[in-house]
Amino acid sequence: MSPRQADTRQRALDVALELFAEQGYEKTSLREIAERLDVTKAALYYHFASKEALLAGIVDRLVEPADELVTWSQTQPRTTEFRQEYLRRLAALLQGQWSRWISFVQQNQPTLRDHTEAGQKMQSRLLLLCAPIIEPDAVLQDQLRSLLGLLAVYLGNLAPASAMLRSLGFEATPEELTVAAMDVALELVGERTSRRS
Amino acid sequence: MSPRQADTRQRALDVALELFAEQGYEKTSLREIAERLDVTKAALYYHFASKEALLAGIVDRLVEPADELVTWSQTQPRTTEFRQEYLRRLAALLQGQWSRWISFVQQNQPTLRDHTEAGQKMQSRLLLLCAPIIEPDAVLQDQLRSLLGLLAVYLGNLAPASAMLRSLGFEATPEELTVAAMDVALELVGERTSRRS
DNA sequence: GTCTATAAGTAGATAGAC
DNA sequence: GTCTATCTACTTATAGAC
Repeated sequence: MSPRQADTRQRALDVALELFAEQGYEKTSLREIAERLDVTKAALYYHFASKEALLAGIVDRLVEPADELVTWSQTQPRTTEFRQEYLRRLAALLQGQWSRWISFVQQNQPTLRDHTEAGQKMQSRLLLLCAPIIEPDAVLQDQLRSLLGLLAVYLGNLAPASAMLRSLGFEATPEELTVAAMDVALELVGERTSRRS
Repeated sequence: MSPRQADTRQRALDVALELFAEQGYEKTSLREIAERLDVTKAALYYHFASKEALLAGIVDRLVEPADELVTWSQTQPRTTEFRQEYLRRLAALLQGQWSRWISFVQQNQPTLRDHTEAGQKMQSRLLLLCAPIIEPDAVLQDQLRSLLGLLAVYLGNLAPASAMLRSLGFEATPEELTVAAMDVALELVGERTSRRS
């Protein structure tokens, strides 16, 4: 492939991710993708054997950064400090490159469940991302608190989620929400004082 | 309509809800609905002007119980005790008739966003259901805690959610999860002791 | 109120020229 | 690697008989 022009396969993955995230897999036709690429449908079929192969290609690329975070987390001790650092890294990712990843997953949850190959790959990563902050030996309530802490980070750092929160009457800027959510999250994943002694 | 046989319109709404919740709006064809009803597509068009009208009919029925709960909540004082009772009622509904409602909404979120009429009706109800437990005068952190409490109830009382939790390594029965989730939820919507004095 | 028949359109996918 | 042209299999929706 020439250095000046990304090859069609890569561009197709970019365009398809954007369209799938925006309007969903089913509602996006190969014609539409081809038009944006300024090639024909048939040309697309040269690079991808099927529409499903396009989906699989996207999933493979999206799963990569998730695996990196999880790999890092496995080198760390499972302390409260680690869990808090983990949430901070997650927040940074959610604000950055992952906003697109989440849109894609949200928009295509039912679709992904059907295409078992791609769907299971995605789901396994979502579960792996939750696992590091859940203390296996903690009581069930504390495990749930940790998970809710993760959800708080999620709510505080994704544009659509914080838009929803504001329409619920949260009179705060997105930045204030992010700070407050991290505040609550860090508390939820922190050490427990003996609560029901 | 005869007393022995529910009229086709009602049966169609039942069948459509079931199929839409199970496999999604787009993936469900009018042919499929008609076949289950043992009538033809054309007969279906006698009762509903379009596929979209079928969707609108379903949404109207589903929104009803949500409005009842919200109406009740508006007669109540906004105390901690009220919020806790609200969560209990919500939990009861989630375990009962609403499991289907949630499936339908989850499965068709993107679809509902497109069909603005039906989608906005659904979304407004989801927001209204969150509103009663959010204290307008509380600090942002406490508002978030209340919202997370609601999410905890959600996680603890829906079959798919609790299945996910178990695959995350929560070694608990669905019943134990429900109890623990309510435990955490009640705490999150409860009064704050001055936490950072 | 339900039927048959069909219109009109779009989808994913393929064959074969260049 | 990309094209034109086409195939097959749907879809929603309508017209008009019974």
